[in-house]
Amino acid sequence: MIKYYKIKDLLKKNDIINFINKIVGVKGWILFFRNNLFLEINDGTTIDNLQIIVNQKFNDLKKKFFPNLCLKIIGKVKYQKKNKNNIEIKAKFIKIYNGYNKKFIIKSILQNKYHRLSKIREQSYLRFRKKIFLTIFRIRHYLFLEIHNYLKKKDIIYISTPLINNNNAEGAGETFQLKSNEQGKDIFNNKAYLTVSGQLELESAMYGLSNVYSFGPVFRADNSNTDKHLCEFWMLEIEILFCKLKNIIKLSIKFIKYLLKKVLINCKKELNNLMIYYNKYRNKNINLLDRLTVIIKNKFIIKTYNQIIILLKKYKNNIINWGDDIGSIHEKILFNNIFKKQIPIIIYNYPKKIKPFYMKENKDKITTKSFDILFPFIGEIIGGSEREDNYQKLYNNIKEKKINLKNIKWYINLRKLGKLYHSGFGLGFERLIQYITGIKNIRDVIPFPIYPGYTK
RNA sequence: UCCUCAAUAGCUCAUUUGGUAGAGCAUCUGACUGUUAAUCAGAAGGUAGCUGGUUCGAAUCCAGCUUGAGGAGCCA
Repeated sequence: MIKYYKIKDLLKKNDIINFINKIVGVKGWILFFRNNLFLEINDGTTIDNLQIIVNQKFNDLKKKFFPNLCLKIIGKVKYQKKNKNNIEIKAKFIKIYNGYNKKFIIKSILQNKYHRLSKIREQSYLRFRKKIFLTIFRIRHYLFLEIHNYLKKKDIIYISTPLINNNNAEGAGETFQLKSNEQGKDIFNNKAYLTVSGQLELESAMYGLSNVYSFGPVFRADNSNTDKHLCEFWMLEIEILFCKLKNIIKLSIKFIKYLLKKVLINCKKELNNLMIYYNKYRNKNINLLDRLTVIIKNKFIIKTYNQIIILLKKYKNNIINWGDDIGSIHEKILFNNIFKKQIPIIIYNYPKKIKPFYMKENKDKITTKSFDILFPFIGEIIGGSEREDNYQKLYNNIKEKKINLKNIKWYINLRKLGKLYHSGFGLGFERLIQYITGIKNIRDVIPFPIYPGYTK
């Protein structure tokens, strides 16, 4: 009985000895066929390829070989010092999986050629076979698991918050409104939207469970056509009871450093592969390992909004006014001209008028206990705050911002449980992946990107 | 959504002011048992994004549309 192996398992350095001279089976698709002898195959379980030796016995079959043809191969494992994986398989039996359309494959993005990422996006349903996406989605998967791991260690409880709700008033961009069915009939007896954030619901869970998080897709109907925005993206949100601004900032720094450290240690092969890609095809030297190390090893820059405004005005007087939001031009100046360091900048105590209603105000009554973490090259990755715990102040904010009270009455009612100070933040998952992988467009770090006009 | 730029073979790109469309790789045919995106010889491949206009003549100039890239705004 032939045992079939995943390529990942066959290439495990420590296990090679156990495989030598054994007959094994593998299933995968062709990447290269060279010198009428060497077949390189992959099965998606690793970014490394396995080399198969195909001798004259298969001369008729070889004529059919082309990249992306799927094969079943049975053969003898041989030790080969010259090969970078140190093993190869001498084929004894080869079966082609039929039903393929060669013309379709070689005219698609699966053709063995360099394609721009924007070109690949035109046929994004095929891109999971491209090595670069094999790499990106492995890192994404790894990061996803590590987020849950870290929060489990910290005893923070996972809460799934609803994807459909009736509050569009959170102040986080435009919402998608739902029709209950094709006829436009409404079974909710109220307007329903795709959620822009799970935070409000998460806070109600926090009042019972103390430390909670939610991690899932959120939806924004903004018509923003940039490389840093999606209509559907993943957000991690954390709410911690009895936690002041200072401590939520500390937690977010620790969290980020933990994640990047884990990726640096455990995704080295993937990161190296990405660097080779940039070097070979883009003529760019992006050192992803340094990028991560710099964040892990350095203290983040931390300044108040007021301090940042003074620094910006000192750099160029009319570039910003107190009360303005910090835009991408300002971010670039901060990183390149003012601090001259590519390490994250934390800005806290933003003015009340540019932040949402739920953020707790400072004693000066014009700023809030809020913070953002800006990453070099990417911009805002985390936004958070201490939450307003005073019922009356929350009520006033809602009136001031002209938000419909009816649908979020339940939210301010939570404050009737007592003035319990608490804080939280949201992390843009895709943006973090962008920083780690160096991928320029956010549409290339999510498996199925949804953005304005994507249905075309 | 606004501003700027671009769209030529399956892919990456040439085509110097308007005058019959070019290369490398991929493909096809052949050669090749130690290659690492193998190499060598030959062949085929195009209504220049779409629609209209100017002109004897448009890939090239003009207008509109579509798509993409860069930047801005909104934000994560």
